Amino acid sequence: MSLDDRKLEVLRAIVEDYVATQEPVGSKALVERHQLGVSSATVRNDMAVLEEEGYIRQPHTSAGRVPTNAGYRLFVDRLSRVKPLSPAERRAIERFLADPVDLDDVVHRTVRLLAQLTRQVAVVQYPSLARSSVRHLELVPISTTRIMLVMIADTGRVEQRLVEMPGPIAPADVTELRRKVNEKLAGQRLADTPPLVQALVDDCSPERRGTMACLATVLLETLVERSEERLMLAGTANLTRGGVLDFQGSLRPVLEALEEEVILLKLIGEVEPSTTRVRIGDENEIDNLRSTSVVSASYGPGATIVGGLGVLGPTRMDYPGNIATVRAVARYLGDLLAQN
Amino acid sequence: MSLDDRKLEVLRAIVEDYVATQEPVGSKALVERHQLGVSSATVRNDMAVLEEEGYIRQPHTSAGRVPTNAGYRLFVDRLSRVKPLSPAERRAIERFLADPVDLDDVVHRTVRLLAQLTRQVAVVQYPSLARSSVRHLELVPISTTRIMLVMIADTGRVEQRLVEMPGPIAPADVTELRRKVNEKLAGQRLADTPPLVQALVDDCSPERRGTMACLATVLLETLVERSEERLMLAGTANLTRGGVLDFQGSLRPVLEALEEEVILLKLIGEVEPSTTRVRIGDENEIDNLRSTSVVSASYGPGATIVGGLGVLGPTRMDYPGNIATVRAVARYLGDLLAQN
DNA sequence: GACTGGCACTCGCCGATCAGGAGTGCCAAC
DNA sequence: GTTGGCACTCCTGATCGGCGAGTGCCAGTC
Repeated sequence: MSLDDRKLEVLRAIVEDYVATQEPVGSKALVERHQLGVSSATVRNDMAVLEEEGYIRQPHTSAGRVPTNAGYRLFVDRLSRVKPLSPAERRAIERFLADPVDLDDVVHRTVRLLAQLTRQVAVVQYPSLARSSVRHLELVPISTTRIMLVMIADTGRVEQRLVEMPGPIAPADVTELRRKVNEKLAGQRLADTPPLVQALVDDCSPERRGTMACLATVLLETLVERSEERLMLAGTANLTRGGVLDFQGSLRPVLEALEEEVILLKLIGEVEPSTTRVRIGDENEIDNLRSTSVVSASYGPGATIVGGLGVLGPTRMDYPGNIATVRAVARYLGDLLAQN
Repeated sequence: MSLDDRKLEVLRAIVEDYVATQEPVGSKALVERHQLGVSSATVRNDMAVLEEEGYIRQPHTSAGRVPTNAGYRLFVDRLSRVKPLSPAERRAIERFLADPVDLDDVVHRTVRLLAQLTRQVAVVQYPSLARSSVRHLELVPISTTRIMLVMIADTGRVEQRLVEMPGPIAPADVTELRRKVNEKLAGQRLADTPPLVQALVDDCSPERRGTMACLATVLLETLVERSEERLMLAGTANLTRGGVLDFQGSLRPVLEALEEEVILLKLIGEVEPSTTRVRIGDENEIDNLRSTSVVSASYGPGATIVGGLGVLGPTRMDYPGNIATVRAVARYLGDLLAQN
């Protein structure tokens, strides 16, 4: 049996009311607060069908109805109208992201902004190295046998790494190495560098070969292999809103999951450009997060992607609002990065 | 009235039992589990005195006793024997801190180690810029009017900042600026740099004055004025151990406080070298943390201080254990930094 | 056929009540 | 100063009944 318009309207009303009040919603309350144009008895019949179809359920006999994950899903896919940001929110975003000092600052501000606007836990990934290009490589002699390698990416990320050389190395050699490395690698996407780095070693004069090989190893290791993703978290305190009712009684597993960067990266990764992805309840692959929902998006200058961001909260969350906010923040962040 | 040895022994037993069981401890249970050599009636008398003096209290009439903050304080100051680390713990520390890749890695590992060993929330501050010296300043041209300023400190911290120049700047000028800046500033403690930077500007040839002034502004701003401290947090999930009983019913305020870097810095700052500081309950100045205790220490190569670290948990915590762990980790971390 | 008012029924919630038990304070005796 | 004993307190957990929100169903109406 397919659901007619009114039943969908009832579902929407249930979701909205439940999200707002956090209490099971009954047929009587529904007709009072929404102009459905029918009596509570009719709504009850509709509810029975919706329950039959698995979109809502009763916590116990003779209690109101609560949306199921399937209900939220339907709501998000077909029922929620896009909620435009309020001017105040727009202003907040612009003010918050104005005049950042450096990349850390940008990410820091963004994540706090996101947490504040959505009142959920916010996650922002730093621009991914894998998706960055080399802007410049700097070699700074620290001692006669040690060089600090500093890589500056076009996304603003700066990575450094200490390189232990096999033997003493003259300042002139450092200059030469720097020139060569930059000549070859500057402007290249990090993902494309491995063969180029290898070529660098091969092209080297025998007496410099050892040093260069050493440098190359660290280069590859740092920039590509353990291409570490970084991210920032904010708003964990928001998990405690609404008592311990959400999250089936315990914050524990959620907090634990939030400590694992790998998990977080998975959560906010792999989203098509300019879209928003919503994972509801056990659509999350992580067991500890079966009681949460995640709204995530990708960001980057223009239509490219350099990283992801998102918010996490109870399945009982304001999806339209959060989706709008996440999308807007992602776009602002992309624009901001494009400016540099 | 002063407390005789047995009363102190009773207090210690109460603290130890309460920390272990998280339940008010009664006179009967005490004599059973500790060899006090007296009857429960005697212990009851002692308890009455201890309560009189404010070291323990009853949650309600006819319940066991619970230590007060004053009781914990006395316990920490006079009653707790130093608990040496187990070989397993030592090994864990050594394994955890072996072969770090860079400073981020060091801090990251340290904070997770601390959280894991103490089963509390751990905080580790990055080496403070204010206490670092300049090892090298690098100027990397990004475009004709933009330079990226990279500062490498002796503590391993690397800070970068984009400098917008008043006009186009030639590569030769960059080289010259770099030479001058390093000549003057390398090896200097950051705190001492402001007059030196000013001198740099004054010494400049008029045609380079503008550029140098611009650079100087950013230098001062980045390195000294908004000398930003960074830190890392781990183990927030540990707050949920022991139900919501600790923290007077709500994690909320605690989680909120943990989001404020300023607060965290205050918590773990200002500790004498080679000592450990313990703040119990409302000895903390932060209202949100009145229900928590903090064990903190400073670290640095040798006897110097470059940063702080610590753990935070319920007042009902294993003080001797946590003190030992914090101290040990601080020392290992200091040694590790000394090696570089 | 869809909607509505009415009504009996279910069942969680809340407060009251009560027994059990852990723990105390006090006192007399040693 | 210490101890055994005893009356007392009061928290905990279980039980119970009334209340009320909410439902499902049915007969009647448009």
